[in-house]
Amino acid sequence: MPDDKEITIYDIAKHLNISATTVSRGLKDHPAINKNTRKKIFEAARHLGYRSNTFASSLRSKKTYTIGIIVPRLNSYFMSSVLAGMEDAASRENYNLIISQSLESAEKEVANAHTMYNKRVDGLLVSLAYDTENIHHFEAFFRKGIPVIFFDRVYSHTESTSIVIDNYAAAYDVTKHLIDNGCSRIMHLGGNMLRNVYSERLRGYKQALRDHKINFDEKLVFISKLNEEAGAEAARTILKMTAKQPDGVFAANDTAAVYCMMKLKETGIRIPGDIAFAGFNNDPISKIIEPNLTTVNYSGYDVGEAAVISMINHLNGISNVKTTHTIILRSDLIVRESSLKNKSL
Amino acid sequence: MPDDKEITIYDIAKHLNISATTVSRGLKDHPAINKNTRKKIFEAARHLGYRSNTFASSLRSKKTYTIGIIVPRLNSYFMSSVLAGMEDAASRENYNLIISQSLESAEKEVANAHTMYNKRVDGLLVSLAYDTENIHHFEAFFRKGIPVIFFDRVYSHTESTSIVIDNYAAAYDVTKHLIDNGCSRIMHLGGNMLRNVYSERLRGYKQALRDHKINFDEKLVFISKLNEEAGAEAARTILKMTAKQPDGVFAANDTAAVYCMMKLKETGIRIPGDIAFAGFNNDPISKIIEPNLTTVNYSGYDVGEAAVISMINHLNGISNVKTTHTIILRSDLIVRESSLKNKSL
DNA sequence: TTGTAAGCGTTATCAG
DNA sequence: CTGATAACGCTTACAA
Repeated sequence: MPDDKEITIYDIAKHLNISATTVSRGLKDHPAINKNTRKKIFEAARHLGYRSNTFASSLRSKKTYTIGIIVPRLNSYFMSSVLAGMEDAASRENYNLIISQSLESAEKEVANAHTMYNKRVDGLLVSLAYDTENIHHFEAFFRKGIPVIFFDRVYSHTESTSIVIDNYAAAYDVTKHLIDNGCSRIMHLGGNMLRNVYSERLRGYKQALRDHKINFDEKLVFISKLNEEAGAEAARTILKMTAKQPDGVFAANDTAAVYCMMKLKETGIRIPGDIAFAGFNNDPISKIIEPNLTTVNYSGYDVGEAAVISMINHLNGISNVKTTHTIILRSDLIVRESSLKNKSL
Repeated sequence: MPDDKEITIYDIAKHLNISATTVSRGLKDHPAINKNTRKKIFEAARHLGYRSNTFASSLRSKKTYTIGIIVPRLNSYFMSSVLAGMEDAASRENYNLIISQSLESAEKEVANAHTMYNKRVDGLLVSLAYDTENIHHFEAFFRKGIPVIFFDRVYSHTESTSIVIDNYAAAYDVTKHLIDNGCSRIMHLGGNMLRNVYSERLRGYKQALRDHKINFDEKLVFISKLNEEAGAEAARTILKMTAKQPDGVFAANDTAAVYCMMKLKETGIRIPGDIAFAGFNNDPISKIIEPNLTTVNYSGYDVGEAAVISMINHLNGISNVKTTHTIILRSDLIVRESSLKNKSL
């Protein structure tokens, strides 16, 4: 049978002939406690093998030191980097993470939000599902004053902070880069316009065209889920465009770009010679595909870290999610061969 | 100011003129409760906006419904699939996950184990860091009878179950496949022999050589961390072997294989013509590299799911981590162009 | 089938 | 700087 006596602050108190209150205070560096007793308390705690009971503590203090996370999917390179950053930042501050995935479904996201609410997270970090149309399911949090911070796939709202990159500017730069490299018919592989990341990228794309006197052509926008299959499908669409095929493709993520490239390469189309390519995310596959894919790099790790830090600051009253509207992180255009039509490199 | 009154079982009790005990029982489908009162209780609960307080519950019942997870890294495709599987299985059973990463450091792993212990997880799921040498840091769990299950990177131990694939057999098959395709000097890119996954893969490799009357050559084993840099380094090593270069490479993961291939291709070496390649994991990059990489597929999702299910079964007394020693999941050799020297396809 | 009452281990409040 | 005491909201003997 395993040993089973849990040591409590009362055991420590008895051991030292002081009160449990003092032990409680000593353990959490209360200012009004004698340095010496504090030291004794810690020694006794270590010696007796004490571990604090978070449940009793949460029950009483109403703080859980837990942050809820809702993401579309766990298994993408970007999102796992985000989580790595979150975990790092949270563990530094002794916060826990409860993680759930919406699997890109608004319905599941609603269920997850309820679960998080019932788990009494101190705050919630959300990146929205592909087809979420509103954020009613977070109302309960707003009403209770539980902070909600959106990251990457955000929703503009007066009660919450957003953590994003400047998708508009990044897309503008990508498109301009393609134009500078001799593209004049650029196709855009985009995602659901409900999501800021995709609508902003489309907007940046359009503006760059406009600024370079290129007419926007509806037919050159291909909206999809941006997965492997969608990339291949985009390629098939391009191949069917016998009349005036695009001479460049800007995809809103690397997966779609890469799978589109692979399909086109099979048919003998040369990249970037015939069609130049650029993606978004700097996924590991962008460095493997030949030619290597021009893309936009932004650190998932940094996004995750920023989200958690900003949440904890808010919880500590250092900042406020209502006043801080948006935090914009850096992103960089990474130029690789796939977009260099004029092989000047 | 946000609304702040939390509804408790007492509120429901008062509302219905019954006792809190009955409410508590009704809420959790206690057998000895009138169907009708049960229904009333649920209605009142919904109506009043009740949410149960897990802390009070855990405090009293000593169950946390939380499973701790320690993994080397969050941001690899394999591990994020594992987590996805775990999250799915856990949420089906209303369990929480607390996730932490050791960042491949034994030291951090020890710290994480302590944290998990203090968080009072009901059970612990672990995949070991690259250089962990012993598992003393889990002793506290064994002593308290808290189940520990290892997955993927496991440690054989009488007190715990392991969830793995048959790395030996898979490596044997890969090596045999390379031999069957005309390789006779096969290099192995391996990892730390402390880790079962790498030692078993080496063992399978050796046995396959032996069974085909090929002498094992120490010089053809390249041990590394199997990351991008290590792959490139392995390529440099191969290029230096002017005398008798290998005609095949079996890497213990896809990253090392792919980065090695890329470096070799730069120098004009043809794959699989000059050197055939095989990896391990079926990472997304294995489908992008040209030629596509032969590899071993095994589902991270399934591993994660199996680990959580087996943990929960144990916690429910359905199975026992001490008696179930090992659970072996399926893996498959995926043959792609990189290993097909005799282009018979 | 339902109720009473005693905790679970902590922290907040008030008092000294 | 320290202490007594009362919650926090739930579960569980025990009793009815």
